Amino acid sequence: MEVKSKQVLIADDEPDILEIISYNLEKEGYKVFTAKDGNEAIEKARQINPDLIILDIMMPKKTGVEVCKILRSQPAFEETLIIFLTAMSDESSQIKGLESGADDYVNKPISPKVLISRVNALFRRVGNKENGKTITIGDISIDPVKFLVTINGNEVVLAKKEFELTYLLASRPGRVFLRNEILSQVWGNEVIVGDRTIDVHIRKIRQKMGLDCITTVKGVGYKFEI
Amino acid sequence: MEVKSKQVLIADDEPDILEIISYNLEKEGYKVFTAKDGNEAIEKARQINPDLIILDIMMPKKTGVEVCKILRSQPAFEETLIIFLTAMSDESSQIKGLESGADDYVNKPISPKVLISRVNALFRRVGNKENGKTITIGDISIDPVKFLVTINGNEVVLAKKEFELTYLLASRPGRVFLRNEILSQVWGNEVIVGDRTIDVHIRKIRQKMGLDCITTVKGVGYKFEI
DNA sequence: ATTGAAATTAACTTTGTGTAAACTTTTTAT
DNA sequence: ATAAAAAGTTTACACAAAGTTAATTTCAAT
Repeated sequence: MEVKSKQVLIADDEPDILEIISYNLEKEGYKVFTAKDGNEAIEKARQINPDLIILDIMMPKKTGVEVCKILRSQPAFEETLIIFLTAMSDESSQIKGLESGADDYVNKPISPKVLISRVNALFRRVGNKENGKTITIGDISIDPVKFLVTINGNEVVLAKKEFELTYLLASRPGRVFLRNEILSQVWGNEVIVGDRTIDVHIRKIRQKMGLDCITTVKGVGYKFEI
Repeated sequence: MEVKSKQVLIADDEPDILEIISYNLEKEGYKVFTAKDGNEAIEKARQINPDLIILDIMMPKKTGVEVCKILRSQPAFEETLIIFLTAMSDESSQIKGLESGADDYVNKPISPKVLISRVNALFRRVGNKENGKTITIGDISIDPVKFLVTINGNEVVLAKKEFELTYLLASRPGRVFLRNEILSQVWGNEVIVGDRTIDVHIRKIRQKMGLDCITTVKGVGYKFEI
């Protein structure tokens, strides 16, 4: 897991809408890209491989549904989140949208607040933590933007991997993360590291934090709890 | 493991809506339960521990948002899917809904087709995770995500095999599991262990739990009951 | 290039689960 | 009533899993 900000691609032919959405998502810390028709959407999606794609249904060149189908048929975009923007009343679009593999849709006219909530909810649901949100548990706070952990206001400086590991565990307090999960989330699927690598990092975190907020579940994994 | 149909609980004060949704979900193969107000929703949710709960926002006794918050605060319902039914225009409800921990919301008036698509999409998203559900029996709760058993809120820490065994037995309370079944489910088919191994684990569980919730059926096997 | 911090490995120690073995108690069948 | 079978109990120990430490490699910054 990189604690980098999530990348969002928005495709709509109305510049106003692009701007409103961009502004609001950027304010939330997302990295935003835009496209003004179906073809450009596909092109940019391939270039940047975003975490989320927001597609207007009615677009020149290719409709949102067509774009969705094309992307979904490629392995690289099987897991990518897709949200449609639809005209309020157009029920058949909604169904087509969901059946073509979208994850959600939002009705026009768009309310920025609703859209943001939806986007956050979607990331939460999928298990990718929503973007750069500070986690607070008891008197521990973990801020991925400042890359900083504070306990009772005292700053604890963690190295990158240490922070990412802490952030992952703390993202779902109490939940046990298997060693496999930790490896794939923090190190990535390709990377292969030795057996004791996780342990050494856990140790460093425990040392630096001073209090034992990471519990070992033998034979299973680790969990964060106060 | 058997492939049981997903259980859905619907809470709405309008009988017509309950009936329409029930009919359509049952046609899709879901097992449907209904509640006509907030309190009944909570009660039934605890009884049946459904996979998905559909909550009307405006209900007597307790609103959908209140129900959601109450359920979400309990370990057993942390992972349960929740969809809200909201009045089309009520934007603030939508936000409150998503922020109180819902996974999605659907606007009224309800289109059965749209709802079904949404429900299916939601299960599709979550389905591939395959993480077991929290089992709640009386005041015992067994959470495989946290790897934790709680009795009246008191945590009981079980070792891996102990937990797996407990979870298996509790997955069908009252049902007797043969020693063979237990061996193949918990230990796997290849592994061969001694005669007394199961007994020793059962003993440890009984000790740690403090109350005798595992009953021996001589010559047959073991069952979980309160 | 040089340095220092971070990440990883390797070697060793510690811990605790899981299992067997030996013995006791309870149940069932005759 | 007695024997046989099944399950309960207790103890001890092996071994795998995690902890620890130090040494080495990688990486970023200047």
